[in-house]
Amino acid sequence: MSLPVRVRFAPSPTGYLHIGGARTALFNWLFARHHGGTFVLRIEDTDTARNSQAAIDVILQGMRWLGLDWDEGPATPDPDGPSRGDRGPYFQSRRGEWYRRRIAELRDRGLAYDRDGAVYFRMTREAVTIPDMIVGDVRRELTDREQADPDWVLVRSDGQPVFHLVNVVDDLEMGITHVIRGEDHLSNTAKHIALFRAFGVEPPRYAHIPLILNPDGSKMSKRDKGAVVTNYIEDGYAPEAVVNYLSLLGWSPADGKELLSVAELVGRFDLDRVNRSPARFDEKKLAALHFEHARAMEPGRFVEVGREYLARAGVLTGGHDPAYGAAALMTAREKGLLFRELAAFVGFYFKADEEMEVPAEVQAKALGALQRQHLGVLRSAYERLDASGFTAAALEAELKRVAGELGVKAGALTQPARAACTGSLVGPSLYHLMEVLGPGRVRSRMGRWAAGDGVDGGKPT
RNA sequence: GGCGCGUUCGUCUAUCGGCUAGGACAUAGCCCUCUCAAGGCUGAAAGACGGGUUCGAUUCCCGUACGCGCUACCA
Repeated sequence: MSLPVRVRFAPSPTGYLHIGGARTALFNWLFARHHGGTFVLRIEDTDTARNSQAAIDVILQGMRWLGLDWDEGPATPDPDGPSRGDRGPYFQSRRGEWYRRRIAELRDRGLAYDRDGAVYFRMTREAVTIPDMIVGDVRRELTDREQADPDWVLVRSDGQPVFHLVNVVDDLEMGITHVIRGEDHLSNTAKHIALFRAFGVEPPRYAHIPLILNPDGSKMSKRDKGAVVTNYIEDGYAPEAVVNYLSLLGWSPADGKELLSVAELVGRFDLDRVNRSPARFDEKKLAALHFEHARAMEPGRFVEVGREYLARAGVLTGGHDPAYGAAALMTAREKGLLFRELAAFVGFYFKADEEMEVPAEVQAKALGALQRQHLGVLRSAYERLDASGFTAAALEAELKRVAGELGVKAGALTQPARAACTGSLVGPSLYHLMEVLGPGRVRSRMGRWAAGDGVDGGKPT
């Protein structure tokens, strides 16, 4: 590993970024970052009919969301747009000249020939040994078909070069030193090695990583749950959690630590600890890692991301003091929710008091006649707290004092209070939520339901 | 069919011949508790099968079974 490391991720723009592809990209990226190498993104936009700029953008967005920045590659989805790096073009559709030149080279040297309008490669007739950094030396014997005719198509009769050719030429021209890719390419690697040799160069080092399977062991396709990166963005997973989870599929750190930041992953990741067996996708474990990462998020970022997802869900926070919004969001940080679930959990903070709705089943459980009387007593007690005393600790102490006076358990007061303040029976810590809401909102919301406190009469509207 | 890769708790994994087989998620019970979570404690749970090699195999070799991949003028 004396040469500077150059690795690449070469997705085909199919309209989505597959989770397996994301994991391949991640392993390449981690390897590059760990070794101080270069990570190249190149787009294999061969199928012009299917590859729109929108499809390319899905990949770029997914990569950016995961934090997998590329040192060389396109800056925009436009194949003719700007890019970084001097080994481009980074779109296959703009590399036709490379392939033409290489095909001519092979033909001149008698290693390729025409048959039925296509160009064929004169493949070696012997078994090929594939040295793999993960699987070890793999000796690939010829299959029965290859025994009959080992040659294979380089350029189709319509003039399009096939994957094996473009892949090898691209890696060669771009100076790729390590090819880290899915194990589904292992068998094909014999062809690639033969091609590199035909061009008179040593092939790069190969590392075939095990595939990601569905929970039932079948191969993941784009229709399978959890297969598409865009879904994780929409569901509101923390990207660092997705990265952490994917890193653990087929790899594990020597110290056994599982909850790892991106920086920790970069420090620990290497190919020698990648295992050889396929892994099944487990959404529960991903979710567990998300909760850990969300909890560990720096508050400012948690609030920023939270706001974004609230906005997506139509919860408007703009009319409120930013500090209020931040405090509101922070009461949900410990709750282990996906960002998408935040809107339902903290939406009540941002509703006007008059717009608060309490569903019938919540009323039935928490706002019966007796409970509303209790609520009235509690509300009166809270009236007596001055504004600076409206803290979670004081609200809790006062509620418990009132409960003692009434001879009921705390729960007899907390649930009516929660229902009146939030319209729900589940939510953030009641005392903290009331502190954030503040005396005005708490009094008003409780007032709509409180009975017998002599203040508002307590008749709901 | 041929070629290749794989096989440790339900799942992800640790183990580089000595293991009472460890951890995490999930799961069961208990504790804590204002709801939901979280947290704490405890528990159940694994080496596909059969042969070798070895004083000793989860670890090495062979076979079988099963799973997956490749076998295209798809990528």
